Amino acid sequence: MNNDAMQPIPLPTIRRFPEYLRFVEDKRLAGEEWISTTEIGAAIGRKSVVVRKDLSYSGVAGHPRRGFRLEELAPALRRSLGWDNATDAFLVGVGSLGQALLGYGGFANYGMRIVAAFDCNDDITGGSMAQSQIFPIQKLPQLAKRMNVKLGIIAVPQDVAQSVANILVDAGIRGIWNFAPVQLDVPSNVVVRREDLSHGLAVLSYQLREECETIRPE
Amino acid sequence: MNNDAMQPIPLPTIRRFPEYLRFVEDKRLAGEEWISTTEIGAAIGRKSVVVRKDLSYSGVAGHPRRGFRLEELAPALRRSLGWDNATDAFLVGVGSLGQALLGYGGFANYGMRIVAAFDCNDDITGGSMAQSQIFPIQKLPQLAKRMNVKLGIIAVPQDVAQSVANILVDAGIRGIWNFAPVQLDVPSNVVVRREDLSHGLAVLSYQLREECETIRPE
DNA sequence: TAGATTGTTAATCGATTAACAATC
DNA sequence: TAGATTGTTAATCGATTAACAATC
Repeated sequence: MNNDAMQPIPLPTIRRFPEYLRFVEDKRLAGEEWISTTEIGAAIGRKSVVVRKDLSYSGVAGHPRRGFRLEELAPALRRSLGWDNATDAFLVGVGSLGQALLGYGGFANYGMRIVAAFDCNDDITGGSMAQSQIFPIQKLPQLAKRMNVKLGIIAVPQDVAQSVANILVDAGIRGIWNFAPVQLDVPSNVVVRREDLSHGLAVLSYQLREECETIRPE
Repeated sequence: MNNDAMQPIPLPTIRRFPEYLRFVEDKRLAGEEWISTTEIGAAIGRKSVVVRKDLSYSGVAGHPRRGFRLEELAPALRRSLGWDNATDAFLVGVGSLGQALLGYGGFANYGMRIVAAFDCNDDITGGSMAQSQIFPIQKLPQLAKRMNVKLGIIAVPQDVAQSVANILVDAGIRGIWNFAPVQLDVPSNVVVRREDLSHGLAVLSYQLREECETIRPE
């Protein structure tokens, strides 16, 4: 019944889960009780059969003719994502990107909470921003141990990203969300996820040009 | 020889192109002349055969025993991406995310230039930020036509994203880079690319939990 | 030459899609 | 019941990987 360590969920499915969750939560707040995969698909732009296949991994069963019970589906999606208990995270680098991440209030919905920020610039350490204190990077190891933090966010310039990663790993961090455009070198038991805007922009640029060219006849 | 409208390039390949380009540019600046796919793969964490297959789409031929000529490869990658001529773009929404995007200097490398920003908040319109003037959103249509801008970036809250998209489309914008977590409804000839941090965080959370669980024996 | 490298073809893998049976 | 919906199995599609020939 429960899917801990049962079958692994394909990553494309995992990527779609947050969209389902967002829609499902909206509907629940709107007071609905049931939702069909047809409706979910229409809302987020996917075929209903994809939604149905994906939801089967959540462990929740649907009801023919009615769909899925929202009260069941929302927590199941959250659990599958590991978002049922918010994970504490450290942010390293309080430049413009770091500030945007600190200012973004939505991470609570994504099972994450930034509990402290770090920087090497003395002008901003000691202060706080969006309810997070900013510490000098030297304090990271002791605070990571004391607060038992396992997730680190790297929002520093490219050239110091690897050294920040080393500090995080030494401090016992198990997962890194990396916003620097560098391939980090870490032990195999540390999970790294790299966020790279150039990927999305590449696809957009390519499709944009393609679109223009298919228009021109010849 | 040249690959305009020749065979379409697979999107996974397009997504990897910026990484190749970054590395290739570094090597070129370092004064190197040749680069092998083995070396590129090692640097960015891919198998050399993937790199080789991908580079074949760029239209550049390698040389057995030496690899690829950097002077040829860099411009070819740029061209394939449509990054050979910088595209002018409008940014809509100058909140914390919008400010981070304006402040980020790296888009020039990605073939894009933010030429103006728009917001509906009177307190910031009229001013400027990171060399971009901030205009009231009402000015967007006339400026889009005058400056012939075809790319729009949406960095506004969820609930106004669709209405901003409508404004952009009416103003003749052909591509939208959407940072709001909403499925935009636009005509089929407008290309939309949605950037959604929750996807990456979902994968990270899932892998992080999986990692912890595979450790535990039983 | 020997061997590192490119480039291509065939095999594999995994996700999406199509088709359809099961359910209330 | 009829029909909307779930859920599953088989077919398709496309990308990755493996194997190997070609080149200098």
